[in-house]
Formats: sequence, structure tokens, C-alpha cells
Amino acid sequence: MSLPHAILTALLEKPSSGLELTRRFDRSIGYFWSATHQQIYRELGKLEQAGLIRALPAPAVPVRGQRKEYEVLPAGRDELAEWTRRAEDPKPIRSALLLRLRAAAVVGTEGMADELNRHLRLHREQLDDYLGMERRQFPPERDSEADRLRHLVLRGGIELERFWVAWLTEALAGLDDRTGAG
Amino acid sequence: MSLPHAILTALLEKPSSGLELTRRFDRSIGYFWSATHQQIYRELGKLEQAGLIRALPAPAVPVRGQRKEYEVLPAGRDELAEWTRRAEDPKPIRSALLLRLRAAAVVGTEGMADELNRHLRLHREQLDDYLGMERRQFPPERDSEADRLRHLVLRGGIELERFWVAWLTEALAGLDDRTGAG
DNA sequence: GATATCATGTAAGGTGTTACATGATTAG
DNA sequence: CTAATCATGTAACACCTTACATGATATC
Repeated sequence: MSLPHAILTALLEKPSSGLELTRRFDRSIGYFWSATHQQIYRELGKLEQAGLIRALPAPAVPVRGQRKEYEVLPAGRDELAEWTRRAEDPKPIRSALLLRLRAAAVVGTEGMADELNRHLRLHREQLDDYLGMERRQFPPERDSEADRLRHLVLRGGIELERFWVAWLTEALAGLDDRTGAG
Repeated sequence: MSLPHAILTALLEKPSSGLELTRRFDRSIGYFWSATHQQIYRELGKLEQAGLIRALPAPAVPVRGQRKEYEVLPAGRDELAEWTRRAEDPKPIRSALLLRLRAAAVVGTEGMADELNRHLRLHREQLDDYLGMERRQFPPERDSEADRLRHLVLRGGIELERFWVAWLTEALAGLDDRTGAG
């Protein structure tokens, strides 16, 4: 049950329309919780019905295709605050790549080096992207409490990408030992 | 579409019943792909219907509650081998904890230190668990190709837990600076 | 024969993904 | 008035989670 809370957080940071939210999920929020516009519109409908958010200007007759901006109601803020205080265990990780390497231990590693190299490139790009965000969004002079927390979250994303780069590099070295490929 | 391939891999490593698979998913396979028994039974049914696996002794009339062991058919092995060669992009990570910290930047950090400490404890336990598995399953003398690949996968799990321990430690230090709690 | 455990399964609902549909607005 | 783009939405399906149901087997 995290998507509604991700949306509440985003709307508290700045009231937005569904499409704007989608774009923000593709950027800053997306580095720890991704969502498509279909999920977001569905969830906005639920949150509105539950009385946690409301559409802003509200034209008399709702028209499809017309921009609709949402803001969080007090009940929504309360729900979000309560959620941050609830105990919730970490979910076990799911990595298709680790799974595929384990499968390769049984059926052979043919083609794995190319795929590992491709993932290595993608993770390096993601890491560069995050480092750019860090430079732009968190210069040394910005150091409010909220900034420090958001920076901490971004550093989580950065360190996770560094983990993948390091692990993939090691994995490729291991494959090279056997196959000479790479 | 990874669960069926996780099951094929597990069954190739050792033919098993649904319950045995569930237990193996709770242990070794679970550290990168978790699944409940409901998912596993459903998927076993699909894989059998698709002709990728078969039930072993096959009593004339199938009886509910009676143990049923499965093995992988050649078509199943082919499908798994093909899957390891397919290109598949990494999925964006999803961390409810990072999300909650970002929410806390908006609605306040009350109660977060306790929760971060709890997660730190859980990740330390998981890390110890993996390190124990590493000692038992991968002593220096075992160094076949398959062993090296499985060891590499386990090191992925280990390094991920180390990442969380390090990040949570940093996060708690950051919270302490402000609140004096912890 | 009562209880616990092993083992397989069903049902319902929530969440995520993919493909498609529809209207509004802007630029040429 | 055509095309591109902005913006909101539906539908169908796959996948995951939780709760529950049922029979088989072992132990007392």
C-alpha cells in the first residue's frame, strides 16, 4: 500500500495534475517508487473518493481531457503522517538478473556476458543521472531539515547504483576468467 | 515473467514437490526471488499444462493432499536457456522505506528513528544469515563453474544487505544530529 | 479417535502492466 | 482544417497477497 502514500507526498510537496505527477514519478520520486499514468489516475480517483485529496477548481460539469489539479486535504496529511509511523518490514528483494545468473549456473552462461555488460552500462548511466541531480538539487548551502532528508534518500539511490556497478564489474571479471569473452 | 523460470531453475537443481519448493524459496532462492506456496502451486499447474515439467509417479487418480513431485522436461530446459539469453532491462527499485523517509521530510520525522533502528537490526540479521550460508555452502575447495556462479549470486545478496546496513547507519546519524534520539 | 503436521489447493481482492480510447489545445 | 501534443481515462490481463478449505499421514 505505498502508491497512495507516494502520491500524497508528491501532492504535499506541490499540488499537481495527473500528468504532472506522472512526470515527477519519472524523475525524482521514480528513483525509489515508479508508477505509470494509469496507476496514478486510478489512485487519484480512489484518494479523492476517500476524501484524502480534492480537485482544485472543479468546473460544474467534469470534462474529459481537461486539466485537473489536486491538493491534499487535512485527512490526507494525517493518513500520511500515520503511515510514516507504522512499523513495516522490508520486503525481500527481487532481482531477475540475479535469478538469471543462477539459472545460467544450470543451463550455461552463453550470452550472459553481453547482458551483464548492457546492465553495467545502464546502471552507470543511472548513477551519472543521480549524481547530476545531487549537484543541482543539493548544493552545500541548502541544508534545511527537509533538504537533508531528501538528500539522504537520493544518496540511497546513488549507493544502490554503485552497488550494482561494483557487483556487475566483479561478475564480468568472473565470467572472463572462464570464457575469455567481454 | 520470472517466477516460472525461478521454479524451472529450482527443479533442475533438484526435482521437488510444491511444499519442498516453497521451503527452498524461503531459503536459498528467496534471497533474490521470493514466492508463497499459493504462487508456486498455481505456477506448477501452468508449467505442467504447458508441457515444460511433469509430475513424477502420477497415481492413476490424482488425490488432493498427496505429495506430488515434479521434474523438468527438455522443453522446460530449452525455455529456461532461452530466457537467460533474452535481453531484459533492470526494473526500477521500489523501497517503501526510502519513500517513507521522503514523506517524513514533509510531515515530520516523529517515530522514524525507531523504525530505522528496527530495519537496521533486521538487515544485520539477514546479513549474518547470508554470511553463514556463504561459509557452509562455499568453502574454498568448492570452485566448479556452477559453484562460482551461485557464489557470485549470494555475494550480490550479501553486498545489498551491507548497503542497507551502511545507509541506515548514516540515516540514523543524520536523525540524531537533529533530535538527539536513538 | 483426537490432534498435529504435512501437503495441496481455492477464492477474493489488491497492485501493476499493456494496449487502447477520447477530448482539449496549440501550431501551421 | 489538419496534425501534433497535452491530458485524462477504460479495459483486460497478469501477478501478488491474504485468508481460508481440504485431504493425507503420523503420534499419542
